[in-house]
Amino acid sequence: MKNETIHIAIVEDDNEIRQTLSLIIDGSRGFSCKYAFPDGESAIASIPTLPIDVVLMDINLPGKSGIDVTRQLKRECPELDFIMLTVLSDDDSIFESLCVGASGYLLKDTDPTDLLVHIKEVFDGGSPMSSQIARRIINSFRIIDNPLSNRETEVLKMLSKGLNYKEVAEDIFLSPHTVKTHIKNIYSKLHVNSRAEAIYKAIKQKLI
Amino acid sequence: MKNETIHIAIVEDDNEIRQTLSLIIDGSRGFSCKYAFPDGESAIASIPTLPIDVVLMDINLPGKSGIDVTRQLKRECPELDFIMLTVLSDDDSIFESLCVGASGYLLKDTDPTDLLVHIKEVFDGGSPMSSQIARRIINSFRIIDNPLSNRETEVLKMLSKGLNYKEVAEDIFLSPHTVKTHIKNIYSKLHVNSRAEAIYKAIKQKLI
DNA sequence: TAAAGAATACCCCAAAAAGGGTATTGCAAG
DNA sequence: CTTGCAATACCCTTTTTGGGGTATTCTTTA
Repeated sequence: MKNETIHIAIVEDDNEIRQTLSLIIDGSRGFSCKYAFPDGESAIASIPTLPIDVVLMDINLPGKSGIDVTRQLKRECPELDFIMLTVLSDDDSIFESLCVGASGYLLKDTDPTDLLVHIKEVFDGGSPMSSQIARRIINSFRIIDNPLSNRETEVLKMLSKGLNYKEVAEDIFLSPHTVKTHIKNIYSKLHVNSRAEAIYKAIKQKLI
Repeated sequence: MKNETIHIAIVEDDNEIRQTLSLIIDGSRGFSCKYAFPDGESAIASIPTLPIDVVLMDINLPGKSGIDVTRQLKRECPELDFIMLTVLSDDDSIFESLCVGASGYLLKDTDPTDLLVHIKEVFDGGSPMSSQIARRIINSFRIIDNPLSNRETEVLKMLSKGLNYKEVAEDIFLSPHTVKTHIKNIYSKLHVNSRAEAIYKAIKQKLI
């Protein structure tokens, strides 16, 4: 738990929201908000040079979207935390935002106390999110179905590490012929006809 | 928001915790808990046949771990929701649990009211979790670094679909020689020396 | 403006993969 | 108790890959 003042920048096109947020944050003990941008372009130009910790980013910016801006800025400033601002809690783009590097999101009508709590959570290394969004995210981790036998999965994993027939065979004490047979069966089960495609499909389907 | 009674099963080896939880839940309006198991084996044998919605699963079971039990049961009953029980909020295995199909987790000392709230959240399609765990999960989505040029990425994606030199070359109107050069450069940048390994690494690093 | 990287193209050759077979053993589910 | 699948093993042939080079053109950036 860090105790320094948290320095915040806001990127939000709506003048009223931007100024209100800015005032609320800057007026709170332990929080400072000296920078606010009405569009992505100006944010991209300035933020990399500013001494800030957290950026509040509107998702629906005019022109370059908040997601694109975040992607770009996160590349330049990996240490910087981004919290997305949105009006809709089930907005599809929240999911995308998290993928491009945002650390959390807040609804624009979040009450000021919660707002500050969430900013602090992000600053302290957390990622506040609703349980609905959390579920959507963890669902993307799940395995769908596995047609491969244990041996086949084992072999495929080794192939993905770059081993060839002979090396796999040596590692699991089999004849290279057997390894080849397994691979042929893997191809047939996954409906592919090359190593490359087999590995691609297997990873996408979380088989390996 | 569903309004039916939520039917719950518990898998927990500690007799006292199991009975206490069971009593608390079963005694609450809208919640029913008629089944409790002291180990994974009995849970695996019975749960698929029971009319339940949510399973509370201890992570640290004797013998087969709660994670393994969850993996296996989730395969058989994909509709069933699993909530992991743990003593430590930053337990490494929480992350793993979510990957094998758990929908959330609870600390064993969670107070009864919160316990029921969290179960209901899961039942309603959410995944309550601390912002720390959430951060670890979303971090696994991020791109670390991309050494590949646009052309190289394009070629690698095509390789992952199973295309060979010639096919890639035809698709993007290049000489097969050029495609080969690109592939050689991809290998050198990713420090691999086969297609299989290149695709594996690229996917793991979210380059394709 | 020089240097670096991206994109393009070609050569040779040895090693590996892929596709086509066949066949035995053992176990598990019907 | 037999049918099916997993796991094991081998043969032959053609196609593809990967490693080693070299070279030109065009941006982009230091």
